[in-house]
Amino acid sequence: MTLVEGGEVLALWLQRLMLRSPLSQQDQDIVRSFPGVIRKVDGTRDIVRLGERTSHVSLVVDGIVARFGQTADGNRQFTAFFIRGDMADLHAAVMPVVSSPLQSTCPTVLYQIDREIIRTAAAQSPSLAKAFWCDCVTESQIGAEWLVSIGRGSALSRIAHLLCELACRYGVMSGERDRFPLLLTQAHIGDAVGLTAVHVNRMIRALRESGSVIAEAGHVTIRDWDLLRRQGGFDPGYLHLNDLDSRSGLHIELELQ
Amino acid sequence: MTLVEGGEVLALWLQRLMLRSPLSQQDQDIVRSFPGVIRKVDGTRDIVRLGERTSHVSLVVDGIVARFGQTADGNRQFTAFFIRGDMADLHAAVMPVVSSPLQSTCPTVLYQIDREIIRTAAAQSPSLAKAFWCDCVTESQIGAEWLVSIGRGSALSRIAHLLCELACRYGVMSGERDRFPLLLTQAHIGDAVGLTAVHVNRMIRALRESGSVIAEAGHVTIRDWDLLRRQGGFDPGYLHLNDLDSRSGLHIELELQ
DNA sequence: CGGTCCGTTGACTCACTTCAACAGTAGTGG
DNA sequence: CCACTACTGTTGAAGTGAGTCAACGGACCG
Repeated sequence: MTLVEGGEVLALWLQRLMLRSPLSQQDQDIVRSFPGVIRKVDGTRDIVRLGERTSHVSLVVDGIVARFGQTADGNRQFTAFFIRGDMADLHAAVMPVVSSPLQSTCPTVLYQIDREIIRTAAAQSPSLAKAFWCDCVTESQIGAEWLVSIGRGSALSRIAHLLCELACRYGVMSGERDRFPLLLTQAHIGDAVGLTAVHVNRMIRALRESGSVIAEAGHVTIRDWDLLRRQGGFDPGYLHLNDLDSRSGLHIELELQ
Repeated sequence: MTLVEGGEVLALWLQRLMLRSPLSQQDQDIVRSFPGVIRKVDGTRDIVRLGERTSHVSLVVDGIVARFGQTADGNRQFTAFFIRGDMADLHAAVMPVVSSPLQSTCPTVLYQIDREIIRTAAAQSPSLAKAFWCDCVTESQIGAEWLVSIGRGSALSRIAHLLCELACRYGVMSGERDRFPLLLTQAHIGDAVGLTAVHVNRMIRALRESGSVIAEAGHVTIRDWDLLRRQGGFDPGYLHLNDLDSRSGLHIELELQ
C-alpha cells in the first residue's frame, strides 16, 4: 500500500533525474520500486534536526519541505525549498549526519526511503549513482543562484527571483507556469530571501502594482512573465528542467505538456 | 613530468576526500595517478566561461579559484572559493555545461584532469563514485552556510565568518590556524559576502580594532579566535575537516599535525 | 467569545551605499 | 630616470533602502 502511494511521486522524481542523466529501463524500474513509508506532518514542524543521524531520505509527496540554518541570535535562513517530486535530502544517503535541518512550511506528506536502499542501488548501478550525484549538483546550483540573488539583488528582485523559480518548478509538473500554489507565508518568504516579513509585504505590493505578479495567501498568479523575469534577473537554465539547456536564450518557453 | 607536479596536490585532495568517505588502497592509487596538465593563470582571469562545455576538471595547485554569478546590471557575486587541494569544478565531471563560471583572484596554478578520467573511475569503483559525490555535497553545504551568513548576518559578521572559514581550510593544511595568506582584495571579499569594497574596508578596520583579527593585504593574522568565531557566528562542523564530526561542540580544536 | 496567526500600513531609525578625494605601490613606456 | 596609468586601500560626507516598532483588521480555531 505504501508502495502504491509512493509510485506516482517516485515517477515524478525519476522524470526529473532523467532530465539530467539518462537511465536504462532496468535502472528506471529499480527507482520506481523503491519501498518507502508515508509520513504526514502538519503545519510548521521539524522533519530532521541538526546533528541527528538520519536513517532515511525524504521524497516530498505534497506540501513544502524547507532546509534552513540559524544564526546565534535565533534568526532563521532557508537555504532550499523542496516541492512535490523533489528529494529533500538525497545527500543524506552518503552523509547522514544532518548539517542543515529540515522543516515543513505547511501540511506536508513525505515518502521516506531507507538510505541503505539508495546506497546499494548506487553501488550496484554506476548510472544510478551518476543520476543521484547530478541531482545533488543541481540542488547545489540552485543554492548558488540563491546566493547571487540574495547577495546582490534588491528586495524586489530577490522576491521576484524566488517567485520565478517556483513558477518554473511547479510549471514543469502542472504544465501551467503562470499560476501555482503558494504554500508559504510572507514570513517564510522573508526567511528565504533574507528580508523581514514587513518588507516582504511591501515588496509584494510593489510587484502587484507593477503589474507583474499577484502573490496572495494561497496562490500566485503571474500577469507579466517577462516583466517578472526582468525584475528578478531570472534565467531558468540553472534549474535543468529542459532537455535543451538554454542558458543563452533569454525567454525560455517551458516544455508544456 | 606533469604527473610529478600533480602528485602532491592529488594527495592533498585525496586526503580531503577520505575525511568524508573511506577509500581502499586500490582506489587511493587510482586517484593518486590521475594524469593531468598544469595550467598557470595570472591575476584576475576567466578560467571557464558561462555556457561553455568543459572537457576537464580543475584541481587548484596554488592561488584561488572563485566561482561566481552575475546580475543583469553587471554586479558580481562569488558563490565559492577554492584553495590549494580543492577540486574547483568536480561537478563538471557529470554536468559539463558551465552554469556558474570560474575566475582566478590572483596568480593561480591548476592541475587539469580530463573529465572522462573522473567519469570512468567513478563508473568502475562505487566507493570512488561515493567519494566524489560526498565532495560535491560538502561544497553544497559550504554554500548553504554562506547563504545563512549573507542572508541573516551583519556586515561585520559576514566578513568574520568568511575569515573563519578560510582560517580552518588553510589551517588543516599548514597546521597553523591563526595565520594564513589572503589572496583576495577587499573588493573580492565584498563580492563574496555581498557588500561594497568601501564597507568591507570599514568592517576590516572594526575587526582589527575589536582585537579579533588583522586582515592585511597579503595575509590574515588571528589574534582572538574565540572572539572572531563569535563575531562570525561560525561553527566549523560543516567543513567536514575533522574525523569526529563536531557540530555539537562549540569550540573545535583543528587537528593540528 | 477570546486567542492566535497572518497580512497590512505608518512613522522613525540606522546600517550600508554612493560619491568623492587622496595616498601608496607596481607596472609601463618614453 | 621619470611621467603616466592602474589598482588597492583608506577616509569623509551625504543619501537611501530596509529594519524596527507599533497598531489594526480579518480569518481561523478552540
